Amino acid sequence: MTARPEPRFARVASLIADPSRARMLALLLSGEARSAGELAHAVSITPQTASTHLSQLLDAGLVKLRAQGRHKYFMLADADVARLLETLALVAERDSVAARWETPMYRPLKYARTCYCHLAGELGVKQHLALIERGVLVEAEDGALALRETSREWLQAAHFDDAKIATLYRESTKKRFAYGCMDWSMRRDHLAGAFATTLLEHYLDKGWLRKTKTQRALASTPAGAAMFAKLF
Amino acid sequence: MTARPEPRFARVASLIADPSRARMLALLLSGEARSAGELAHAVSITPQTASTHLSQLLDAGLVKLRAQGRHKYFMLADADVARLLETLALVAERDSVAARWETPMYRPLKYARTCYCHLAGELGVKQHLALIERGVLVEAEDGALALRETSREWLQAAHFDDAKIATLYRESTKKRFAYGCMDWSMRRDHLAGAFATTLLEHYLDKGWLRKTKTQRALASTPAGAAMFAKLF
DNA sequence: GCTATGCTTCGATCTTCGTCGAAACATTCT
DNA sequence: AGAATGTTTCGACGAAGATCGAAGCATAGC
Repeated sequence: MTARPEPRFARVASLIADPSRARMLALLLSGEARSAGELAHAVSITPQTASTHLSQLLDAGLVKLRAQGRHKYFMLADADVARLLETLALVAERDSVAARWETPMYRPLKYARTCYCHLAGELGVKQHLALIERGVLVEAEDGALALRETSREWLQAAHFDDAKIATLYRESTKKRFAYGCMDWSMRRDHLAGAFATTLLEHYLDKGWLRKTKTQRALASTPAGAAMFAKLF
Repeated sequence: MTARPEPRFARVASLIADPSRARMLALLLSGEARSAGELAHAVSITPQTASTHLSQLLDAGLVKLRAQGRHKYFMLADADVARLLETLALVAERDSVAARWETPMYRPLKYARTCYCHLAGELGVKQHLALIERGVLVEAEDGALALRETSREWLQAAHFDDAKIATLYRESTKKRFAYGCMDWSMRRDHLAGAFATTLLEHYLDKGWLRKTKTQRALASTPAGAAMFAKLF
């Protein structure tokens, strides 16, 4: 009778539905690449089982693969997948969000964490807001965010050297250079895209942020705190 | 050892993963309320089965319920759930998106459709862009979109009467009055929120848009086409 | 009250799929 | 070449859960 589009998203959901796969995907949300064995160990399953899971995720395009010798490194396929996982978490956690984020265990995660390869949490949202408010990034007609000529000042204030700045301007014409990504702890956008990735790497490089023992949490150093107060 | 947060989103994903539940959710994406029996029939399962499914969705907060006599009407819990489903679809369909949307069957869906209770598709994206570009909506400091005093002109041009306009301004202080929602066919934001819902109802009222036989597709009438050309 | 209709609970069945042991395959190192 | 390590394939087992028939509740209308 009526052509009812069999929802293809059920397949994707079923891939995320399995606890082992979900845990692997959650690990990969940090943006780092992990080998099959690492992932298996991290979620407490045998390598065989992990292998089947990973090949399924690969087939569905949720993860991508970089083979290196006898190792296979997996990462999330792209930022859309990361966005999907964060959106899923937003819905899954919303009842308990307010309470949960204030517990000591989650506090650092709320302040700053990695989402895919960029900065999320309070600091990530603040960054997103500040860059738009100060006109460092402007929304182009296609919804993406772009650098302006005057953005150079901010980049210099953030201690980027001239070579790096030139590179950024060159990359800024590419698709998905910078755009908003929903933050599930803040329910607001934070900054995503290649530019966001570069910024995060830069902050880590300069020692303004450091990774913590907790999977995805980031802490700002004293120098970083001072810097961020100026920049955001 | 390390406190690894068992990903709660796996539970949500598993709820969407079942084909029957997924089809029901897809139906509810139109924003309309459907009774349990209707849903059962629409996805070709018995009422008993549908009942168990719906109670699970209810428990998880994916749908909400309005009981009316011996009928129970279900709808998506809120716009976050709609956003989740659209994000899921974005990832699920992305390989075939470009091709798929151009097939005759999907063409009307791409032009305009309902997403939860608001307008999506090309027309929805155009509306979002136009309202921001013309300054009818401005982004507040918390990321939400708000009306301005000068927005009254646009509302009048859209044939809203003074009483309705007053109501809109009163509502505009509420949370989630207007904000962006990712559109999976356009990969851009369209307008969501209470304001977007009102606009869509208004367009249908005025006969500028009409529902089609296809589930969620909307078609614009000649009068509507002329109107939208002016407004967007 | 009784009957019809819509929804839910219970029990049983059947399918799907995650899991691991065993063995194979691939790559690197000596 | 041979050993060690990382990953994959195969087969079997077992648990989870989707489904439906039958019976039970609840509401609306007579």
